[in-house]
Amino acid sequence: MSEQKHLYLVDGSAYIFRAYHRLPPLTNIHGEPVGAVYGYTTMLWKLADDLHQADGPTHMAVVLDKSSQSFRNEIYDLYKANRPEPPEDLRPQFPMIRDATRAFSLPMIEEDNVEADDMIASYAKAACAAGWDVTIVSSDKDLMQLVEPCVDMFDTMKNERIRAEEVIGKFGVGPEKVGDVLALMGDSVDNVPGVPGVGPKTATKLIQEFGDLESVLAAAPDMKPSKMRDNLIEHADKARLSKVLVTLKEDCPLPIPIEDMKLGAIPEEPLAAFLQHHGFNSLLKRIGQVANTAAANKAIAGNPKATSKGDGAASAPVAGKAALPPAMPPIDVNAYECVTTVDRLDHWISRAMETGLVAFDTETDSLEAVTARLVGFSLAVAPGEACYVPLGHGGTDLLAENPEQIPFAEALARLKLLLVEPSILKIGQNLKYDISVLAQHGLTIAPYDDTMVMSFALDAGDHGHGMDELARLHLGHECISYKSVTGTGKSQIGFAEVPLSDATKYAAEDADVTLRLWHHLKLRLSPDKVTTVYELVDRPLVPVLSKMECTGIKVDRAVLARLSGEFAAQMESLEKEIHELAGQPFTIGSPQQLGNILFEKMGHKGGKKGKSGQYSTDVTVLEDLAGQGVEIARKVLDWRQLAKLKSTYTDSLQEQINPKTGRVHTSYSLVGAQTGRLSSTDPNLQNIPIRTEMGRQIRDAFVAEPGNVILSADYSQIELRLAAHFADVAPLRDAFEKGEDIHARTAQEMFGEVNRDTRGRAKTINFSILYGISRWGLAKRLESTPDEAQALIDAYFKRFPGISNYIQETLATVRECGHSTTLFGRKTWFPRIKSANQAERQGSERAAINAPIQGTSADIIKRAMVRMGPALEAAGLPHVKMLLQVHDELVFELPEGDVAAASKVIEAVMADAAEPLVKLTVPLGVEIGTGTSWGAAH
DNA sequence: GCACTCACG
DNA sequence: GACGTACGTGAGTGCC
Repeated sequence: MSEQKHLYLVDGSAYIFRAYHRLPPLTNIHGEPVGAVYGYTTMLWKLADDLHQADGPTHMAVVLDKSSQSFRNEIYDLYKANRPEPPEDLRPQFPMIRDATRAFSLPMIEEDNVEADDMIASYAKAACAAGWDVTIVSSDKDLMQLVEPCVDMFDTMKNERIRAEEVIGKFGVGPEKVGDVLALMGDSVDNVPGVPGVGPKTATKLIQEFGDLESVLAAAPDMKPSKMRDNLIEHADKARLSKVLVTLKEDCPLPIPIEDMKLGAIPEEPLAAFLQHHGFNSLLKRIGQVANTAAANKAIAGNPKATSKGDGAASAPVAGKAALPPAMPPIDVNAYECVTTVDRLDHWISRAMETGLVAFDTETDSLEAVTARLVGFSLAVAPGEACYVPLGHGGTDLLAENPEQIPFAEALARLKLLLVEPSILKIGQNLKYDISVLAQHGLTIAPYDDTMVMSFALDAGDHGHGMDELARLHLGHECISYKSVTGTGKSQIGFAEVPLSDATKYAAEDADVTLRLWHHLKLRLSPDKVTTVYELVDRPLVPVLSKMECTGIKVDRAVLARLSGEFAAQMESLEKEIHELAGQPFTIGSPQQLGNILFEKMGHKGGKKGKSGQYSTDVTVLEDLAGQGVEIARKVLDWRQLAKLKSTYTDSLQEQINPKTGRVHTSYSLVGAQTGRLSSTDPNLQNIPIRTEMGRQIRDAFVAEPGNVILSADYSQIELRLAAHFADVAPLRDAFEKGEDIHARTAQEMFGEVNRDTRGRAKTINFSILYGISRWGLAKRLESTPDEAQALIDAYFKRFPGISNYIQETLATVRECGHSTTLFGRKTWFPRIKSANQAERQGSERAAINAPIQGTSADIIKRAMVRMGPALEAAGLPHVKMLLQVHDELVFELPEGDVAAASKVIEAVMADAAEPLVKLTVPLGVEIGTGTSWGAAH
């Protein structure tokens, strides 16, 4: 029996607005407004209940607007500009709509840069093309354009089907003309201009008479003179723009294939937990009575675990009690206190003593923590209960008396008590910054939690971890933007100049939001099984990184200045030669101009590329030309290398030397790389040149203080070792065990002999594996053909079947769970792993193959970094300073006399970093070098 | 603000 | 049958 498939697309965003206005202002048992959520929940219930009914859904998904911005704003910046802010008691219901959707275990579509209507259009088209029926659950007039024989709409509130007939009833024209009518009449709510004076009636009449918008506009001059005629002529462009705005995008990439939207029995959990949380008791009672909930199915099957055994103390989590964050009052920025007396500050600190929790945030006048001046701090002791303590507003002299502020030293003394108080948990969003700022005043923080780091442990790969984004996502709250407080551009003021009333709203909101986020995130750590990676890897790294950043690394300006001069001289002479070869002067740094010179003026071969229609002039293209003996190509390559080195390194690095410390202080991000790696910015010290001799010289500028040396310790081939472990490849493990050259061993295994050529090819193949190999990619790198590359891949997998198994198993798990996992339990989410778009999907697959390996490597070196300080301290080496981390390398500065002892400790900590959490089947090799500079230490 | 290019592991 | 093809980053430049 082949069932006609029927996809229901629920227009969630539109529904909640309607439900909000139609339903009474209900609140749940926590006093939160939930009217719209309740309406939405009952609607989903009703829809899901129609499974297997005639014309009921076999597949279902909810489509939501992700943000208020879409590509339409790029076309017309006033689009939806008139939209009033949603009412205060509706806003917190937006994230609950997501909770409700998840509670029903329904797929949820939310895409950036397009509106829900566009996704609905694209899905409707795709399902229709596959021969399915589609029902759009909405009554939005814009969506009526989509109605066709295989697509109808369903208005749940009026319980009414909308087919072509109903569309004609409403618009007087068929669905295919609805866009033209809408374009003429405009839409004041969405700020679609339309033609002034033309409303629904006139628009319909015109389209009925002339057929479509362009015909109406074309016919306008011949109409009898009237205001309408003039308007049609004058505002023709507005009408055309309106047509573009109301036309739905039907070719959006589909993040979830329609087949995956199959509607089955709704699992009892998490639905029951959701209903219970809100106290939707009448619905809760119906679980189990409804044919389509899993509970009912279980009851029929007689599930032995359905009833609790009574004492459950040591048993698995109890169904129906899935943790949900506590109810919180709506955010009210007018309720925050500006603390200007010691008495009031003491009050807040004593409140923190009572609750044992305080969210904390510092305000400064700079993003650079090492030099930032402390301007104030905010505290939140409970949701909605927050304050701001200004310290440095309205003046730059820290010691100056300011009657409106608590004296700096006095406030800091009290803050110190709070921050070190062991019974109070301090919660921050990106606490590394606050720790670094406060370190200037000798303050430390313990114990602590960091909501940004928690979010990363939970949701890496799924979304960003900035506070504004998390607040939007988890709290449905739009934070006051920093820019709205300080202004932008030329007129931007420092936070110290912000009036106290504005500063209080902004700063206290940050603390309040951070506390609320903590309640959401903390609960998820354990059920989501990321406690280990959060508690033992990422969280303890926060103060370690802060210390490294504050320490910085000494950079010898003279070395950089000399290199800058040399590079400039070489560039100048190259530039002359290049212009001569080209026969004209041009900007070598402009790929556009260079492309035109090379491929049009000089007539070299090399095709266009990319959407921009520009010639590609990247290194592969130029190398290719150089190989053919094109002199200018080689010179451009040399010029480019010099330009890069000079601008990115020798010039700008000099500017980054902190005048107070004479050192460069990078900033590490714990959440910068989805795999769990760190990233480094301002400046990026993880990409200092090393591969070419010219670039390498830059490392000579990174030096030790007199009497000290630089020590560099790096893991040798750590990712390949981990691959050998993951895939359990005996010959590779054996080679690592014996300390052999791994690429040579691979060559031996694959080709039966080791020489320069086979070792080189084996090395390329080894790395390809880590990145998710493709025959074309390998062919390109080996300069061979895809067929030959495929033969090598086959040979590799045949010789090392474990690798092939690892790849298949990893992909199967990621497809099933949505995320990859490292040996330490770090997750990376791959929301596009099932994308219907092939390139997108395959990209996710390659990343997913790589993530456990790259991520485990990151976990291991992070563990080493966390243990390094205490280990050195315990060995009586307090003067050894850890300065940099470059993914598989740690850089230290230490007294010359400590080298031997420190090397031992560093080697041991790094080599044993996985223990005892993880037992590897390969040893971790560590190589150590020392010298007066980073360059010399390699 | 985006595309391109290129520095690193 | 065409398409585009290695994983993860950050920064400087030209150009719209």
